Order: sequence, then structure tokens, then C-alpha cells
Amino acid sequence: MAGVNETTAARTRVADAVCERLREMIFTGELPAGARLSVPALAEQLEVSRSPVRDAVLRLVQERLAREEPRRGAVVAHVGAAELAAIYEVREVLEGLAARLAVENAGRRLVRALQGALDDHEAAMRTADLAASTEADMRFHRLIREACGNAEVVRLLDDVQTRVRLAMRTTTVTSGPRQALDDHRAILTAIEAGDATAAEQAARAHIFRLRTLLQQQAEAGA
Amino acid sequence: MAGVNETTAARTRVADAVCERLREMIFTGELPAGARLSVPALAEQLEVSRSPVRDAVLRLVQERLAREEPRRGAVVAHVGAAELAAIYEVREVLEGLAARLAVENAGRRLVRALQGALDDHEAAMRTADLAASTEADMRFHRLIREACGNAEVVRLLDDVQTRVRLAMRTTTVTSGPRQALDDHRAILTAIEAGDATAAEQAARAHIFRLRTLLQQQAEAGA
DNA sequence: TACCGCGATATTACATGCAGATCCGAATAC
DNA sequence: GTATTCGGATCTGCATGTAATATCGCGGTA
Repeated sequence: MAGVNETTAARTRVADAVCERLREMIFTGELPAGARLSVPALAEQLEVSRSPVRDAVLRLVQERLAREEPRRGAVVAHVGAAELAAIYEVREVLEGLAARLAVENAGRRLVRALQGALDDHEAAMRTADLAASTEADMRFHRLIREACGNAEVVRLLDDVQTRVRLAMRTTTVTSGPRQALDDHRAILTAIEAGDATAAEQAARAHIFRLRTLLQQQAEAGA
Repeated sequence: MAGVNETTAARTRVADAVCERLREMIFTGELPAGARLSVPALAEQLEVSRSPVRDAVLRLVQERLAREEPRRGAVVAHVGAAELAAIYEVREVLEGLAARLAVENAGRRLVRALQGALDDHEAAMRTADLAASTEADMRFHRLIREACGNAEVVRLLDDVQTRVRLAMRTTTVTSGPRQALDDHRAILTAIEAGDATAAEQAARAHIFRLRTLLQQQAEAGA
């Protein structure tokens, strides 16, 4: 079980560990977009039998991290510009919903946590630490959706974030962190004020701007 | 392969057929909410081996039509009132998005199709044909989302509709067809006028009313 | 009668066998 | 030089074996 149970020994399920490992390999680029997910090859590489690998690959397909090619098995999904735009259209309304619900549900604890994420984000920007900046950015969004009290919203936005991460690997796009910081401030202000409508609008505007930015980059790069 | 390949002989994949058959069994009530999805038992009943049944059950779990009980395997999901409310919150913003995009993308062809669905819906109401009424209702929504040009929206709303159907089986709720008809008319009017904002608002208001209705029924039933 | 331990049964999750299908490359015919 | 066909290797998808383990009924005991 080398390379698998090292990280996840908690669950006794090999298929879960394999699935997690494959996700990791996809996000680190070890398995780039378009790479074939050969069940026997992966089984040998991860030193497990084919059954859990097969289960894991099927799950990745259902999560849209992999695609079933006609008769070539599964390959790592390539999230193109058009698909990313579609995802962002959905993300816009979902983040707006999450922000609105978060205002209605949460209190000062959320505000403090968001302020912390924002501070970290600012600090990371000052030191030009891209990784920390991205982490703080994602944390900000995660805090909001997890405070919204709607499990469906959380699940769908988790899914969105995962696929956006994949798209970031497959296509070279950046999400304009400077604008993002201002946007986040506006969202936090609205949440702090307890203004659900303003929070929804600010969150939607944030994602809308990101989408516009991505479209411009896609057109420039094409 | 009795009872499986009868309906779906096209795809050479047994697991797909089993998955479809299980869905059917769930929606017809042959497998009620909470029923155990025993892989060996289903394999014998459907006269296939355990492998495709296992694959199919795992897929149903991922689609949230089944849930993994700790160590009892999978059971048919029970969509409770709270979960249904959460789904409807999401559905509200997604249907709104779909309506807005549909206005921006589609033309008279869509309007005619929607008018047809509406007419059928009215006719079904007059004859008190519940099944036909439900069908026309669902068709109306499907037409809009499939005209929106965003594959993500289509997929997510398909998912929503599936789980709503499951909820309708598991809990006894009706979606107030009379109000729905008026709502649909308002949506169509906005689409016909090419007013994207009005269409979005009308679609959201429609789902919002349904959600309110469901909540009232849940409270009354509790 | 209520409670509890225990054995029989059944199920999950993983390992492995196997047939059919597909793709790639090489050799051959023209 | 180009097109075609054949062969080998590999993969997918289904079938089945198997160990560990949980569930459930049942009889014994207080």
C-alpha cells in the first residue's frame, strides 16, 4: 500500500485512499489533463489490486474530474474556457445565495473569521506570496458557504471549487487577486452590516468580475 | 439478464442497465425509501453478477438517490422536509439563471414549445389528469433549462428534479398545480417579451412559492 | 419477564480470472 | 512511397473467490 495508506490510514477503505491519491496526482500535475487513467497501470503503481482503483476512477468520472473517452477508458478532464465560463455562471448565483444565507444565519464569529482570512490575504499580497494568497482567498469563500446552513449549497460550491482548481491547472488563467481583495472587503462589509441583499449582490458582482476577467484572458490567449 | 436488457439493449454495459433499472424501481416505489440495496440480493433478482450491481449502487450513492449507512451497506435515500427545502433554495437561483439565459439565447422556437407545454398543462388540469399535469409541468421546466445553453445548469437542474421526484415519493407533498400554472404563464410572458430580468424574477418567484407551500405542508404534516 | 452473550448467517470490500474489443505498429502488396 | 491488413499487447467490463466483520435471532440467566 505504499504511497496510499501513508497519508490516509484512518479509513479502512482502500478505494477512498486511492481516490484521494488520484485527486492529489491530478492537482499536482503528476497526472496532467488528458492523461489516461489505466486501471491496471495505476493498480500496479499504487500497489493495490484493480478493484479499488476501478471504483476510484469511476468516482472521478462522476465528479467530472475525469472523462470517459469512447473506448479508451477514462482520461483526466480538460476544463476548457467555455466550460469554465459555464461553471462561473452557476458559481455566481450560488455564491450569491451562500452570502445571503450566511448573513441570515451567522453572527460575529463568522465576521471575525472572515476578517482573519482577509488579513491573511492582504499580508500574502504584500509579500507577493501567491500560494498563501490563493489559500486565504479560498478560505474566505469556504467560510461563507459553510456558514450558510444549506448542505446543498456547500456541496455544489465545493464541487465548483474543485473544478475551478482543475481548470487553473489545465488552462493558464489567473483570477486577478488584487480586484478580488477589494471585492472581498465589500462582501465582508455587507455581511458585517447584516445586509443580506447587499451581501448577495457583492458576492455575485465578485464572481461576475472574475468571469469577465477569465473571458478576456481566454480571448487574449486564443 | 431478464428485466434488465429488455429495456436497454442499446448500451452493451450491464452496469448502466442495472443503474437505470434501480432508478426505476426506486421511483415506482418497488424499492421504497430506506430499503436496503443488498448487492447479492439484487444481483440474484436481476440475474446478473455482483460486479455491475455494485457499480450501479455506488453510482446511486453518488447521485444521492441512496445513502451509505455505516456498516449496513446502502439504502434508498429518504429526502426529508429540511433537505427538500435546501434543494429548493438552490433550485430557486438555478431556475432563475436558466430563465435569464434562455431569454438571451433562444427565440420563437422555444416560445412555441413552452406554449405547447402550457396548453397541455391546462388541458390536464381541466381533466384532472394528475400524471399528465405533472408531465407537462416538468416539460415546461426542462424546455427552459435545455434552452439556456449552459450545460452545468442543465446537469444541476436535472439532478434537482430527480431528487425532487424522490422526495415526492418519500414524503407526501404536492406542488400545488393551480398556482404553478399561473406562475408558468408569467414566466412565458416574460420570455416572450424578451425580458431576461423579468423572466429570472418570475422563475425565482415560482420556485419560491413552491418552497413556501412545501414548508407549510411539512409543518401541517408534522 | 427482561436482559445479555453467542453462534449462524449474510454482506462488504478487495483480489483475481477471463472473454471480447480495440489500438498500435509492422510487414506486405501495389 | 502509400495504403492495407494482420498480429500482439493492452484494456475494459463482467464473473467469481475470499477474509474480515457486522447483524440478527435464540437460548440461557437473573
